[in-house]
Amino acid sequence: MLDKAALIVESFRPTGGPYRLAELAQRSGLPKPTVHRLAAELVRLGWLERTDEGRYRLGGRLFELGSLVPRRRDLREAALPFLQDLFEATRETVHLGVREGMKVVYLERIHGHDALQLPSHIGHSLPLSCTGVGKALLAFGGTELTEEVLSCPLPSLTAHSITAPARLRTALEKTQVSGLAYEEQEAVLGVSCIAAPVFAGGDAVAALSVAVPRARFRPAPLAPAVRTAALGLSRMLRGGI
Amino acid sequence: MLDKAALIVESFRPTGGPYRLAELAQRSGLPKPTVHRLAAELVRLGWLERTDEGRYRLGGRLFELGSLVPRRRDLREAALPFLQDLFEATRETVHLGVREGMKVVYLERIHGHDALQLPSHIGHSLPLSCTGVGKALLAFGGTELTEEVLSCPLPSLTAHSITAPARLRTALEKTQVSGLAYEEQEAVLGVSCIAAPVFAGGDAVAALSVAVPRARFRPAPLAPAVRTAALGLSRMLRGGI
DNA sequence: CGTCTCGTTCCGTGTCACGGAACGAACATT
DNA sequence: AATGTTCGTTCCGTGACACGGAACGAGACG
Repeated sequence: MLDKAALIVESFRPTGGPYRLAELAQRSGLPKPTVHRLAAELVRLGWLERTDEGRYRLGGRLFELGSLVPRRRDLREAALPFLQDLFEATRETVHLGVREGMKVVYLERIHGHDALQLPSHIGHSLPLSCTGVGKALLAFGGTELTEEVLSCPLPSLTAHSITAPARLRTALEKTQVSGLAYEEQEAVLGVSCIAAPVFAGGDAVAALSVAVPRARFRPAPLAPAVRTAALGLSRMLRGGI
Repeated sequence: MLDKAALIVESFRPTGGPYRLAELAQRSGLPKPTVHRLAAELVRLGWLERTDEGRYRLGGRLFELGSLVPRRRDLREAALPFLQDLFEATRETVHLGVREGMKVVYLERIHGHDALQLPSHIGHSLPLSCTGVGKALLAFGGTELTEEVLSCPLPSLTAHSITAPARLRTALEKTQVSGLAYEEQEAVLGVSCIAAPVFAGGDAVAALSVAVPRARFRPAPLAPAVRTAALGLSRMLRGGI
């Protein structure tokens, strides 16, 4: 029964709803009466909500619980000042992400009034190989991780996404030397990205990135900014001041 | 069974863990074998995680789902640029909060390197009457809400929290005139706060605030900044540019 | 060595989750 | 107006499985 409830809640990905009952039944693959009963329970618990028109969406209780998740909250809290610095220095959209399996999950995204239309929402996950943050995590995540990623077919989000293992391997080697990962229209058309890894004792635990419209993407001024922010956060996580 | 699972997950508030099995059993009020079985299920679903020492904490899946909650995500997304403006103008800790029943829930908090030690974490809830954001929501949340709050004993977080209904009523009236809510050491000692409501068609749907160490709290320059940000967000929510 | 408390496993009992079937309402089609 | 669809909801007999007291082995402590 927990599994069924989880199936229903998970079927709200990646939009969060709202969905109608029949829609939920189809997305979750459960019979309609079952969804009806469980959804009512979940609403009672505050994990789902009903809109005025009777549709279901994820509930506020879930937001509150999700905000408490220690591994996420602590890292975000520590990183926020550095993300602020990076944003103020670049005036562009900045990201904080961590690795979760073969994906990158975004913990924070900061932007100004000219927000880019990006797939990198907080809590969303994207393939490691298609994003700046992902490549930074991949380059400093150990060789066995690299080999595992390269052993599977590389997913692609746009026509520019890297799908040739050799090309990805070369890019990762460059990143390992420079400490910076680049991404050009591989996640979304028209947007380029530069990223740097965050260390906490040997392995990369997170990465920062700056996403910029391709038209005005100039790596030279961005590189020191993102590197500085990432190093500052690394030092903070190591317990420094 | 869903209720029991929810009881377990909710028993992680407000810290997020980690807790040992016996600790969880005590906090949730459930028998130890029941917690053991359900917690294992929840771990399998990714809603809980086990630390190296075998303790339980809230899991990453919960963070991802919580980030999708539409009512929270959309408002946060719309507000973020204005929060940025407010932070850059004041260089102090800024908040975005909404009302949830008789409490205020914080959706976002932005700060620099000199972060204040505040109880206003994202996803946390505090009494309406003890916070700047809460008072702003209360003053513009309709008379029936005000009366309902005033009809209960007013909670207090510090010795400065307002507990006299008459004092709160006066403060709310002043807020209704000025469009600004003040709070002085009512949530945490040594911190003052100024807040402004965000409107989206008549009623206040959210509020912004700036929290400042009492020693350097100067309302004069903060007031126009927080008012400007709140009005800008209101206009944006009304569909403006 | 005795005595805690811990996390974990077992298993008989009884409950309540399950979902096919049926229903009325709302809407679309003819 | 009549018919057909699809919706959300309710009912209820069946059987799977959630339940938790009891017991167990492992450490920690004195």
